[in-house]
Amino acid sequence: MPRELVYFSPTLSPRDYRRKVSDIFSQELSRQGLRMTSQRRRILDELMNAERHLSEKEIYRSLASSGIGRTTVFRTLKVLRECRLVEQVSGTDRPRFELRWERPHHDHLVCISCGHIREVRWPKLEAIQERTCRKIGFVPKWHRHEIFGLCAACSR
Amino acid sequence: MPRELVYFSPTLSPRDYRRKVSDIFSQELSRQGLRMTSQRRRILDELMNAERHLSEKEIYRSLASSGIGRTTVFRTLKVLRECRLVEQVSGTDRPRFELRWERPHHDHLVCISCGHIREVRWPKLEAIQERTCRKIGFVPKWHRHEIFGLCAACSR
DNA sequence: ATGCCTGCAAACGTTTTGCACATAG
DNA sequence: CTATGTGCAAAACGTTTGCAGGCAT
Repeated sequence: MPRELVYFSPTLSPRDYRRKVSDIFSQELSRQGLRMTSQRRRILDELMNAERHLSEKEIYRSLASSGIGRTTVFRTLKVLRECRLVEQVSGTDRPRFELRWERPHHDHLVCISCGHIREVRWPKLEAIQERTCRKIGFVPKWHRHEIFGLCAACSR
Repeated sequence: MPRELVYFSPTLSPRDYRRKVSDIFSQELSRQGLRMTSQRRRILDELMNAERHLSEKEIYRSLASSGIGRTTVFRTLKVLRECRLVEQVSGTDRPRFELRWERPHHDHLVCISCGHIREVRWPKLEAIQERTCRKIGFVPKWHRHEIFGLCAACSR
């Protein structure tokens, strides 16, 4: 069973933040009898250094030159999802992968013109959701909330 | 450019409802210089008669016996999406297709155990979304809101 | 040393495309 | 009649799996 989702304090420095996420990955792996490898480390780094949410293809293209195979990217993303460190979200086109340990949960505004993804936090929405789910006996595990449209720049 | 999304009054009888959706499809097609065919009619019928949201595979399996090819199902679903009559949503496994003209917009509670999809209407959520989007200049076109978890039956 | 991990290639399932024929308008 | 639509087969992708060798522990 995966550990509980815990958020970092925003006071963590970028360096410490990366170290911490890396440590959690190692711990999760050994807890499951799995091993930390250079490939897994690199794929996680790639996700941590990215500005946007990456697709499998983008990760592969960045790392292929260092000899990492496509299969490994797929398999590592699967492991990261099982560790609840990464979440799969649906972009305009292909699935994309997002680190869950970065910031509190947020939803996405996806621009259908330029592809830009903006993150929004909606605590009020989350509260309403939780209440409704409780009322009808649905036990929510995670959710995906994406609004597609035109960003401010593209709508002019 | 696609027409605006309009909802039917719930007082429409099932028969009239079907006729109306069909008519809208024909109009949309001719507006774009495309043609209504028996295959397209059947695929739309299949979606209108379904209880659940169907996948491409399910539609194909139902209609293959009447000689409709897989390619045609894919192409018709694409046309239906472009006409804004059908929306593609992500099930637990494969993409599923949902008629947009059936009822007011709703969100989905997807059970990760039995796969059941329950629909919820959240006008309050929609209002909050709209307000936020307006504030930051984002023009929303459509959205996808799916909560994954355990339905009442499976959570016991 | 053992057992998990990796990369390759091959298998698989889904979606798209090229082409000749059919058909709606 | 003409341009669009259809079905087939093949191609093109995305993703998974089997296997021989590599490496973390």
